Amino acid sequence: MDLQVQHRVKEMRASMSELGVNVTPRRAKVLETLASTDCHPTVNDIHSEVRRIYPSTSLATIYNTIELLKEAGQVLELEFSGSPNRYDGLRPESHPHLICLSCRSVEDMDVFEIEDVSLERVSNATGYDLVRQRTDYYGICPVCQRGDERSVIEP
Amino acid sequence: MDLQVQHRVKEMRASMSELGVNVTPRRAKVLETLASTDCHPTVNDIHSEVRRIYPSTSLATIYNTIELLKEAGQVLELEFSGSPNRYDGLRPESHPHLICLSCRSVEDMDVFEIEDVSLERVSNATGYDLVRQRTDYYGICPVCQRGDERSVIEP
DNA sequence: GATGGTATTAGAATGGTTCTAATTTGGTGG
DNA sequence: CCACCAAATTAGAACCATTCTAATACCATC
Repeated sequence: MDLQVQHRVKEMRASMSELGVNVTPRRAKVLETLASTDCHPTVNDIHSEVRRIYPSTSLATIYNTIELLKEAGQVLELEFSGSPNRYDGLRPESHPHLICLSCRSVEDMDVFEIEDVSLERVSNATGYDLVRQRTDYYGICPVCQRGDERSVIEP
Repeated sequence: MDLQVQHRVKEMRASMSELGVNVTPRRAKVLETLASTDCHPTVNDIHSEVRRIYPSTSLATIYNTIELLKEAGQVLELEFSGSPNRYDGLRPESHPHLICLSCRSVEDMDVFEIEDVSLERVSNATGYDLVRQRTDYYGICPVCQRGDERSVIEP
C-alpha cells in the first residue's frame, strides 16, 4: 500500500476510534479503498473491491461503514437522485468537483485562482448555522468531447 | 395571478413553444405553480397544486412537464438522493442555495459581495465543456435554530 | 466452555423516479 | 357530423439506490 494511502487510512482510523468505533478488517478495507482512489467510487465500487478480499461482505456493511465515516467527518458524500452517490475519502472537507454528464466521471477541481467563499462569511450574512457546502460544475469532460459525441445523459 | 408571475409564465410558454412543445392547460398550471413560489417545490407539491384545478392529473404529467421544461432550460433541478428533488422555476439559471438540514427548506442565496466563478473561466482552465454549476450551503436555518433543537437529518 | 455485546448478513421494505401500455383528447380533412 | 391521427394523459408496474429488520456469526471476557 502506498505511503500516502497508509497515512490517510491512519487518519481515518484515528478519527473513528475517537468516536468509539471499532475498525474491523472489513471496515479497514473500506477505508483503504476510499483512500486509494480519487475516482469518487460508488457504494457498489467499494463493495466489489472489499469483496475481492472478503467475498462474503454484504452491501449493508459498506453503507454502515460509510455512515460511520460520515459521522467521523472522514468522507464526503456527493448525492445524485438518478444515479448512485459518489464518495470522496481523500478530501472529506467541502471542495468543488467537475462532473461529466456523458461518462459520469467525477473529479476534484483543483482550486487555483478561485477564491472560495468561506462558510463563515455566508453564515454571518444569512443567519444560517452552516456546516458544509457543495459546488459542482457539470459538463462534458475532455475525453468525451473527443469520443464520438454520445448523447448527454441527464443530469 | 400576480403580474410578475404572469410575465414569468409567458417566458416559459414562449420557450416551450420554440421547442415545438404544446402548452396544454395542465402543463400551463405546472408552469404557473413553478412561477408562483420561491419555495422550491417538490414534484408532489406541484402535483397537489395542479390537482386543485384538474383533479385527475397524474404524477406522470408533472414529471413529463418538468422534463420538457428542463429541455427548454426553464427550470432548475436540485437533486437529492434521500429526499425528493426540488425545482426552481423562477430562476432557471445556476445560482446558489441555502438548504436547511433540519426542516429541509431550500432558499435562494442572494449574491451580494460574492463573486461567482464564471463557467467560462472554469471551462477554460479545465478543458470541460460546462453547461451549469451547482452551489449549495448546508446548515440550520434561523427558524430551526430558535425552535427546540430538533435532530439534524442527514444529509 | 458460557455469556453478552458488536458486527455482519440476506433479504425485505421504502420511496422517488421512470417506463409502459392503454385510453382520452383535440384538431383536420373528408 | 364523423373518422382518423397524433399528441397528451393516465394508472400502475418496474426500477434501483438506500434503509431497515431480524437472524446469525464473531470475539473478547469471565
